[in-house]
Parts: sequence; C-alpha cells; structure tokens
Amino acid sequence: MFAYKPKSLFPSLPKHISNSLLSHSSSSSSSLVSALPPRPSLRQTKQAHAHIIVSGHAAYSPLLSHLLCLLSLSPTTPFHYSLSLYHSIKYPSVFATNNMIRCFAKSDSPLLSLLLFSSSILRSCVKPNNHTFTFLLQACSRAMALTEGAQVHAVVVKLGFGGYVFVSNALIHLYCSCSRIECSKRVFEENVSSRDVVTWNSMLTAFVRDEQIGVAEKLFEEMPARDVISWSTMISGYVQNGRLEQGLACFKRMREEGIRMNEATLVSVLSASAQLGLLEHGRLVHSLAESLNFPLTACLGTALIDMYAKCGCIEQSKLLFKNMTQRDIWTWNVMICGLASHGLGKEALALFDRFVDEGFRPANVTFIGVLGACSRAGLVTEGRHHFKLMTEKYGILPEMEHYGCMVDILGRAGFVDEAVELIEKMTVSPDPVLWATLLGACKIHGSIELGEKIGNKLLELDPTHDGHYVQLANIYAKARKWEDVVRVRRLMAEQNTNKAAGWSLIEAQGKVHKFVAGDREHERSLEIHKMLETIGTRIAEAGYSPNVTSVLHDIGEEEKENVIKEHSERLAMAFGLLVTEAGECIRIMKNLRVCEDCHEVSKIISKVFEREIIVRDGSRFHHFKDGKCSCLDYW
DNA sequence: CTAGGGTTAG
Repeated sequence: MFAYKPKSLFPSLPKHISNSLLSHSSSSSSSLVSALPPRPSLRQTKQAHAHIIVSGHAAYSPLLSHLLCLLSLSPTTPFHYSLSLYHSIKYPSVFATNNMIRCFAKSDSPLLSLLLFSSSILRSCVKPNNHTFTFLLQACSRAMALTEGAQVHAVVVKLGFGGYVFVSNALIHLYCSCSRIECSKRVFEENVSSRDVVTWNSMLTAFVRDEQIGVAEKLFEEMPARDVISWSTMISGYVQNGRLEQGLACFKRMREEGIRMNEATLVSVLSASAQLGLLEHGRLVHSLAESLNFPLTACLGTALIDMYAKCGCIEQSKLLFKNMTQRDIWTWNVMICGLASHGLGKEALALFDRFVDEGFRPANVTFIGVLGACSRAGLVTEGRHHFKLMTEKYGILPEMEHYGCMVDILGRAGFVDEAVELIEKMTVSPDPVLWATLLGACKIHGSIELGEKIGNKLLELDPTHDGHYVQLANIYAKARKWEDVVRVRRLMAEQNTNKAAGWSLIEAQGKVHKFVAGDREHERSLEIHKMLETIGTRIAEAGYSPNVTSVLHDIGEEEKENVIKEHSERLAMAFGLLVTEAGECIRIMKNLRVCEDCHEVSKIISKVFEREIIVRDGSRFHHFKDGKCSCLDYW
C-alpha cells in the first residue's frame, strides 16, 4: 500500500492546460467564512470543574457528565484528565460513558474506547445507544482497526442500530479508512432509504481515496445535494490524484455556483496552483483568502508558503513564514524544502537548527528537505553529518529519497566510491533512479568503467527509459569510444523508448502558454521566432558560442544548433521577452532539467537583456541574473 | 443532554 514510487520534485503537467483557468469571475464578498462555534478551552473547563468542586456539587453527576462532554470536544485534552473526571462519577449514565468514549476516540489511543465499552457498558445494565456506536466506530476509523471495527459492526447489526444514519455513515467512513472500499459501498447500498449529505460525502471520499476518480465524478453528479465538503472532497480528490487542472476547473465551477468555500478548499486549490507553478492563480487565491477574512492558520499559511516557493517567489515565502503566528511541523518542513529547491542550502540548514531549537522533532520529510538542500548546494560535510544525525540521533530509517540525496551529494562531489559503499549497505534494494544518479556522477568524474557497468545494468532494469541510454552514450563520448556511442544509440532506437517530451510553461496576460521544442503552434509564433533571431544575434555579440554536446541525434552540427535553439524554454523565454515590460522578471516552469547550453544562454540573456529569469526545472530553481545563475552552475 | 464527512510537505 505504501510502495515507494520515485517522484520528481515537480509532477508532470497535464497535456492541456485550459487557458480559462486564470479567468475568474470576481465574486462579491457576501460569501463570508463560516464562523466556528465558540468552544471552551481546556483551562476554562478546568476552572469550571474547580468551581463545581469548591461549591460542593462534585457529586452531582449530570453536571460532571456535561463537563466531560465539553472535554470530549477538544482533541488536545489529555485523556487522563477526562478519565479521572469520569471515575469521579459514581453511577455513570450512558451519556457520561459516551462522552468518555469520545474522549478516548479523539486521543492518541482511540482503541481504549473499546475497553471502556466492554468493561462499562457490556458488563452493566447501561444500554448503549446510537451515539455510543458513532463514537466507537470513529475510534476504530482513527486507529484504522478493521478487525475491531468489524466486530463493532456486528454488535451494531445485532442490537439493531444499523438503520441510524449517523451509525451507517460512521461504518462507511470506517471501511474507507481501512481501505475496504467494497465494504463502504455495501453499507452505502444497504442504506438507500436513510442517506443524507454526509452519507454521500463519505462514499465520495471512499472513491477518491481509492483513486476511482471517474466513479467519484459520477457520484458527485448524482448526489441529491452538495455542500462545501462535497466540493472540497472533489477538488482535493482531483489534486491528490494529479489531476491538477481539473481540480482548478472544479473550484471555478464551485464559485460560479455560488458555494461558499472554506479553508480546506483553499488549501487544495493552493496546492494545485503550486504544483502547476501558476503564480498569478496562486496570488488570486491568496487575495481571495484575505478578502474573505480567512484567518492565517498554520495550515493555510503553510499552503501559501508552499505555493509561493513552488512558483519561484521564495522571498514571499520567507516573509509569510516570518509573519505567521501559528506554525506547525508542516510549516517548517515546507519552508525548509522550499529553501532547498531554490538552492539556498545554508539558509535551509540554519532553519533546520532553529526548528530543532524550538523543540520540534524532525520527521523523515524534514530530512529530505535538509539533504536536498545539501545536494543542491554541494554541501558534502553537512550532508554526511545530517544523514548521520537522522539515523543515529533521531532513529529515522532512511528511505529511497534520502539515499538518493546522499548518492547525489557524494557522487557529484567526486566521492563515487563512498556513494557505492552507501548503496551496498542499504537494507532495501536500490531504485533505478539511484543508479541513474550515480551514473550522472560517473559521467561528471569520468569514471568510465563503473559508469559502463551501471549504465548496462540500468538498460536491463529499465529498458524503455531513454535517459539511461543518453547518459551511457555521453559517458562513452567522454571516453571517446565512438563505436560504443553508436551502439548505444542504435540500441535506443531499436528499443522504442519512451522519450519524455519536454515542455516549458509561462504565465502571461492572464493565460498559461505552453511550449514544446520546435513549437510553431503558438498564435504569435512568427514574432517568437523573430525574437529568437534577435536573441541569437545579441548573445553572439556577447561572446556566446553554442555547446551541442547535450544533443544526442545523428545530425550535423548546424542542425544540432537549430535543435537547441528551439528548446522549449528558449521559446518561452523569447515569448516572455516579447510580452513583458522591460525589466520585468520572467518566470518559466519546465518538466525536464535544463540542458547545459540553455543554462548558459539563459545566463547571457539575463545580462544582455537586463532581465531576471527564474526557471523551475524538474529538480530545482535557477535564478538567472546579471549573467549568473543562483545554482552557481552546480546542478 | 451527546454525533458524522473534506485540508498542506518529499
């Protein structure tokens, strides 16, 4: 269920991004945020408890039961306190017991509620009611305890509580939490007559979690009524399943239908904007949140930080982080990963230290950020140190991604043997991506023999991945073994590999423009190609000569130059220069990594056109400014 | 006298 899937830093973009995504009808501010019901704090409840004791009412159980009810509302209440209160009730009613069960259900040990149920209700004359089962099933869901949950289900049926809509909804939710979608569906179908919007939403969630988006869509359309949670579920369902533009389209439709959004909606939409790199869209959602007076919670703030970081505005992320009043572990992790993706290694490490100083315990994701920061900034000593810290001090078992970072850190810095050693010590079998990383290092450092070995191994493991062939051929080219270069190329041609199509994307004038290499489809294609000519002339004047080693085709040198001249990011850059004001920053998102030549050209363009150019490629950000790149050519 | 469903990071 939790199989490792190699994941690039940024997901691939769906084929067709609707250009209408960015156009939004401005809604009136009448759809305000729904206010949360006031809830007493633990401190206030304790004060009330003290009053009850002091005023001599401590033996009056209804009062204590109500107090317990208040405690059960807050998920942060330690259950020891609630339990002592519960024990002070001489003859607990089902009401009191239900509330104690709920306290357990919300605690870190939800299954204790089952113990209470069997010891207190089953063994006494107190009869359970529908509330009892709702809380018990909630506890089983939270614990993902299928066996226990099924047993409770049996009791529900036996005692005839299956017809209560709260109970059957809890059952649907339970089976969904335990990944038994078929069981959820069965309960759903058995309760045709007693369904409410929660029933439908729970079923919707089940399909979404099971990645049955088509079925979820159908259910969503069939629902007799949809509330904000139905919409949020659908939107987050799209986003979690990588259907980002559909998620945004659904959000748009939701707004058109006048449904008032809530924080969960915004967070999912921000995630989609972030993954797509749609800064303007993200900004729009941000201003929407502000105009609707959403409080800047840790969750919303984190989503915003992530959006700005992934859209290239790391300064904006830092500012938000600084100004936030509530931060949780997600906030820190997102900020650390954001700094890492921008190559700000030292800052990421400093933030990590602050994070630890403030008493947080780093999680494995934290270390992916930290090690990623080291790898992108070439911090070898720090990388080794933090890897050790992670495993030895925090006892975190390294995942494939951690190894990936380490192999990259060591390999690129020339410690190829140490990287091999690390791989050999791994407890899980290394992923092809890991070998590919090492292969890259071999190419840089001219380790021909090892590279040859790894390359051939990779061709076996992953014969349809064209990148491996390219890398191996590059290694042979570096060793001037031309026959081998030809052989590998021929092999690649025979294997019918999946060549990942490169694309670049730029947002301009309220639209998303996507380019592929050699693109002539754009409505302003003529002007763009004219601009490419201008760029060519001006960078040549600045002393540029093309580097075509990264082009692997059997074509002549002159043709190669033409190919790289029309790499998708060049087209996007030309278009950007065409449509933006002088001095304005140009932001480009692309799926693959930048080639060396395009990287060089971007640097020169930034200088001769006096533009800051920010490129997000498959693994990191490049900030080109005044002839230099923030990656310091280490990428 | 009590209740349920949706949210973010690699």
